[in-house]
Amino acid sequence: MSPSGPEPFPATMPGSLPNHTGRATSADVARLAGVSRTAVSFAYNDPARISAATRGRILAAADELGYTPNPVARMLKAGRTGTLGVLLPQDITQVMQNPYYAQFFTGLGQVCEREGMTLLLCPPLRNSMLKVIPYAAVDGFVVAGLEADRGEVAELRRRGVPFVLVDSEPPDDVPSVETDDETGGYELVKHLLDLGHRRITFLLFESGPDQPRIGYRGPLGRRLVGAARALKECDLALDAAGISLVEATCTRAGGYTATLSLMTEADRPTAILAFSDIMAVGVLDALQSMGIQVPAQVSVAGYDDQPEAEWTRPKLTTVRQPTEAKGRLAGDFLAAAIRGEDQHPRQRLQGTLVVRDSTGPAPTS
Amino acid sequence: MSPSGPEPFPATMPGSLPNHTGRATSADVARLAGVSRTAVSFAYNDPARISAATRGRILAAADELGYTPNPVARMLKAGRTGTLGVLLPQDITQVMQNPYYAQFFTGLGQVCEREGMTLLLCPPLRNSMLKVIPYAAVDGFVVAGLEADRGEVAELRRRGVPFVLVDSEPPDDVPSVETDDETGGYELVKHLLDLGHRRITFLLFESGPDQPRIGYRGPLGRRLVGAARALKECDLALDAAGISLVEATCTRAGGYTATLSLMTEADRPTAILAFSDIMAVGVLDALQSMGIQVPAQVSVAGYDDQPEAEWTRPKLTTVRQPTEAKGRLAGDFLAAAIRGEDQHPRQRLQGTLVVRDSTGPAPTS
DNA sequence: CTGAAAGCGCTTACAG
DNA sequence: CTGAAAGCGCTTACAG
Repeated sequence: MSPSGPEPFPATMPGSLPNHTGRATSADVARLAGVSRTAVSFAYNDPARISAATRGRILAAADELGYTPNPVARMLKAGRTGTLGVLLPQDITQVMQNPYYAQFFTGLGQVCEREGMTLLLCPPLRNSMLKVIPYAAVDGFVVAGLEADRGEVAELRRRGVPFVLVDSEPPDDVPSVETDDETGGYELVKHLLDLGHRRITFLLFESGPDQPRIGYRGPLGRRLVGAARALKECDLALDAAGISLVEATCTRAGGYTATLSLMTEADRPTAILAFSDIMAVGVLDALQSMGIQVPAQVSVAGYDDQPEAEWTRPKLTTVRQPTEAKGRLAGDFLAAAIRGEDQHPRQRLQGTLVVRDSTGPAPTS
Repeated sequence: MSPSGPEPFPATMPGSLPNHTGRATSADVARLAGVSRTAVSFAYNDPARISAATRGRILAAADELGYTPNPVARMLKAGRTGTLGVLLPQDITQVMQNPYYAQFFTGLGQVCEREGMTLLLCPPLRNSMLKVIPYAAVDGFVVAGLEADRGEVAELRRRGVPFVLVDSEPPDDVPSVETDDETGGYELVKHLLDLGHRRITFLLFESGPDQPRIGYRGPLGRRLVGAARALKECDLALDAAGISLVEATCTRAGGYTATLSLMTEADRPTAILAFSDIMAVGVLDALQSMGIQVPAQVSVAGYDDQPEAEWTRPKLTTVRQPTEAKGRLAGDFLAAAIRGEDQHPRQRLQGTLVVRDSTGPAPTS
């Protein structure tokens, strides 16, 4: 029984659009060609089993009627869809603004290519990742950005198709791909501390729609654990004086706005660490517009090493994440699971600190 | 009859993965709960029609068996899929590298959100846009990057779902969204000519896989028509001395490599016009690595006005294209067509010349 | 309030 | 080489 009592399914398929009709079926073609539906099917799927003449008649009839085999009916019969699903934590609009996903999809795309499959983007339905799961016609899911499991794993199990968790806290029997975010967070903060910074603001990205914060979990949480470890080595902590946590949306604008208000406060930080490059770009913009020198007055760091990190001036110090490899691995694991290879592989990927020009010694005041 | 004789369908669904089985069906649930399949269906789709007690028994049974209604069977019954298809001219890998598509999908994503639909990315199957059309379980297609129609439109018609053409040369009875690429090409080249440039190289992006060039068509062709018009006003032409056309892949690397070989030739251009910003970024990289000043020695322009255009140093002169609006409009038109509103709307969007810092007066030699 | 039956459109043993 | 029949898993008039 589902936790909150079984949620009634919507009376119709999701999506507010009605259906269209009037298509020719294999029966129509069979009638016009004077053969059985079996023959029509053979004409498409197993031409060797009927005579060339019959096939010709059938295809001519099909052409006259504008017939194409219905793909959904084929899927039902075949028991497979030929499509990979990606379960997304945010709407497509937001996902597409984030270069992280472009890299991730690039990796997934390689698998689609190899397997000859299509890719179905599954954003939350009515604000819920849970609700889209039963409706997606896919052979399996790659689950991206599931921070805290709010029943999604149970729903995925019940759905009965294989799935791979990416950067979550996966149960033991589920294939998964993870990144060592804790070490990344540690190294980045240690780098700042080594440069003498003691007043640091962490810019955190908000997570999915129905995911109110209860503590910090997922990749962000693990980065903060690493950050705390580095701080502790200097007798600091996340709640120490001078250290602050600020939330913003994971966009350039989010980083921009946050920085503007941040830098007008009394106790300015000497370093800003944005946990996504795209936010860090906004931070740089804001500082430039305020006439604040980077890194002379304020150091800035990002996370992910997206292409943007090299285009900013100064170039961005960040942690390189193997995002594309993550997508490819997740796709590989999923393809293997769909194939019925029932191991549950796990892979843990490493990040690398990339020091560029946006971080420097803390200003001596 | 298809032009080259009807191509035999593959014997199985595309995709090399077999199917998985063993799921519980509504019949299993009905048996366990001691009711009919009708009742099971009602439990999910129309709870009011059965008693609370019956519903409870059914859902308990469903839970015990790990039952979820099969989405493909539902689709078949409903005659609709709740998903929008995007027909892509290139593999997902390449599409995701191109920021143009991120913007385009952002617009499409807004429509998906509003309609509660998922988005199916349909790259060419075995190198052919044609082949994927019959297999995609979608309520309609947005067709991106179809330059020359090689039967795709006929196949789409035959497929029987609505579709919207973006930046193609659409037949009269097909909904479409276009951009005024000719004017864009004209304005950009006129800008360069006004600055005194007479030796200009045009960097053209290659199109899809099975699309060998026969002349230039599509948006690129129209930009070149505009370019030719501007040239003509100065008594020049695309095949005049000093004017050259070079092809490259539509990536940063493509622009980089092309520029390297370009600038080692005897008759160097004083201006390079890349018909995609992402290529222009590569051009700037290459020139910087060769120690060539922009725009003092060579002017550079792009096309699209992707976010990157503002991040380069110098900032890129380009033509702003309303890419996101294009995606949104295409989605809107498709949604309307699926809904059965059987007009065939067309919209023509304008571009805008955006002059930044990468273009300047031609050097006086 | 509940169930037997038909049907969505296809494919595939099986029998001829 | 060809066809009648069963079945993929669901939903929905229709009848009780």
